[in-house]
Formats: sequence, C-alpha cells, structure tokens
Amino acid sequence: MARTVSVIGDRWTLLILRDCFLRVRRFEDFQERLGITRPILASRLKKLVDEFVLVKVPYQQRPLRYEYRLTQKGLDLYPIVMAIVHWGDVYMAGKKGRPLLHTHDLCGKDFDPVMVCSECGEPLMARQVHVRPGPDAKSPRHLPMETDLPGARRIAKDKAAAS
Amino acid sequence: MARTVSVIGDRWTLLILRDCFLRVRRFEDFQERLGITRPILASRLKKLVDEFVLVKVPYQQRPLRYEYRLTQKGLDLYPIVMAIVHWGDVYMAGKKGRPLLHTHDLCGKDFDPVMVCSECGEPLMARQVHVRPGPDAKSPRHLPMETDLPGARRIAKDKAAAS
DNA sequence: CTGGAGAGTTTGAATACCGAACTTGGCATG
DNA sequence: CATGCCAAGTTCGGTATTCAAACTCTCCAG
Repeated sequence: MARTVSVIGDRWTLLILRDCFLRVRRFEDFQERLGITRPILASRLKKLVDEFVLVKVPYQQRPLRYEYRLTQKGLDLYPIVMAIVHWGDVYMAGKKGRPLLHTHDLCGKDFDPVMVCSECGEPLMARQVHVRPGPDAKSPRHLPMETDLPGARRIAKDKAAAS
Repeated sequence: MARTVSVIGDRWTLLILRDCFLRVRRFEDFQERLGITRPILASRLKKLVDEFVLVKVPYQQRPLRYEYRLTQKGLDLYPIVMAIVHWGDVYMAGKKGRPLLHTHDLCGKDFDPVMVCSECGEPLMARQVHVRPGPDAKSPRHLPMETDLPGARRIAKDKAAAS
C-alpha cells in the first residue's frame, strides 16, 4: 500500500485521475477544471506517465501536441476512484444531493458501487475480514500480534505486577 | 470528491487508516509502524477526529491516555482502503507476492475485493459507466460536453475553417 | 529523586507548493 | 513582415508543509 500511495496519494493526483475517467485528456483542460497550478500539473502527469498509469498520445502534428490517456493499469484504478466518490456522496454531499449520477451500461440503471468478496459475493465489511501474512510478508515493526491487541499491553503489565 | 480528497488525500492519512483497519490504535504504535514524524501524526489524527472518521477514547485514567478508533464513517472507508491495497497487490507487488492475505469470515476463504454494480451485481468497468448531472450538479468549467470529447475542438475548428 | 512510559509540542532547516510571468512552435491576421 | 493566439509546458521568488531532533507534561515505579 505504501508503494501505491506514493503514486496516487496526494491532493491532486486523485482529482486528475477522476477527470481522466470523465474523459478529460488535455493539459489545459485539467488545469482549468481543477484549478491546479501548471507546474504541479506537469509534474503529476509526468509521474503518472512514468508509472504507466497514463500514456502520452499525439493528437496532432504541427504543432506536435499530446493528450493523456489511461492505460489498463490506469483503468484498473477505477474501483479506487469510485469508492472515494461514493464515500463522498454518502458523507460529504450537500443538502441538495450528489453532483453526479452514474449509469451502468449493462443494466441501464443508476447505481452505487459495492465492494464484494471475490469468493462468495457478499458485501465486504471491515469487521468480517482478518489478515494473515502472505508470501512476501515483511516482519515489520510490531505487526499486530495477539499481545499487541487493545489493552494487551496493560493486561500484560498487570499480570507482571500481580505475579 | 474534492471534499473527500481534502480529508484522506495525502501521503500519510491513507497509511494511518490502513493501520486503523489492522487494529492499530495508539499514537506510539502508529508512529513506530509508519515512521511518520510525530508532529505530522498528531496533526493528521486531529484532522481525522475533527472529521468524525476517528474518535478519541480513553483507555486508562491516570495518566489519562487516549486511543483512536474508527467511527462508522471511518469504517465505511474500508472499500477505499481495500481497493488501494488490491491495486497494489496486482501492480506493485514484488516478485515474491503480496505481503498480506485477507480472509473473509463469512465464507472462510482468502479473497480479493471486487467492485460491483449495486443494481445488477456485475463487476464494474470504467468503460461501461456513464455519468450524468445529479441533483447538486455544478455547472463547472467545461464539464465534458459532446463538443469537448476527443478531437472535437480540432474538428470544430476545421469545420469553421472549411466553411 | 531518578527513570521511564505515553502522548504530544516546539524549533530551525529542507522541501513542496503557489501565482505570475516567460518560452517554444506553429499558425492566422492585417 | 509584425503582431497576436493557442497549447503545453518551464522559470522564478515567496509562502506553506514537512522533516528530524529535542523538549514538555503527567503519572507511576523503584
């Protein structure tokens, strides 16, 4: 996650990506829609291109001009963007409602995005999920072991005191 | 989305939230696990509490000490965090695989998160979704109208030139 | 009364970001 | 030919964040 956040984890990059999904592609359009300063926009676009999230495609010769398009890697960010938009719709919307509705071509209806388990299809809830070390497990500073769970430190201390 | 990003859209906040979902709750633990500087951690936790994403709960009196817990609003960020983790697993994992596996209590299996349409249950793909203005639609600078689609500007110009 | 947790604050130097202006390449107009 | 315009950047000086390290404050323990 740290690696992912180093790519998308700043104020502007996520907004740029949302606009990409809204089919914005040109430097000037990003700049005007977002109110981002030009140097920052240039640096963010460059980073996204370096990470293969966007590609620069020429849309005219003479003068040679490029536009920015999502790669497959970039398109796969869609769940992240949708999850953020949906949380905003639920918790940050003004009185009047949400600014944008989403329509699903397959079923033709307005929808909300729902995150489900790939195995059983049930909606995911944080409290019904546990983690365990994977193949590339680090042995990081204090992964949550039993003795690190809530109050454990205190209990351990009390035990030590009681013994 | 801009409002949401102003809450969660920086390098550290998303990492803090991931740790919250891993049941990390204490200032010192966040600090040591993330390697974040103490002033930044304090300011980010304060912001999350101000936004009602976390609550400060005393876990001992004398000396009075607090821990940070996710509210319902915070728990609802789970899809965002999972979507980010999953994208990282797919595109950023090292050769050895992913660092952490997730197990779903309901079905007992290791899973990946999948984002589906709330109406038809099919997995969502960016290209099968269209947007339209909602109740609180802004009339922003250049919402993507037809004439703003790829190449449209050029075409319009060419037409003007041809006439 | 010295030491050590735990949860922060303070401080000065290094980075990042901002707004505004400038650059570059190629038309188009007068 | 000179001027102006467009799109996509780059440069520049000043402000705002972030950083690492040290300090504070409250309690308890020996």
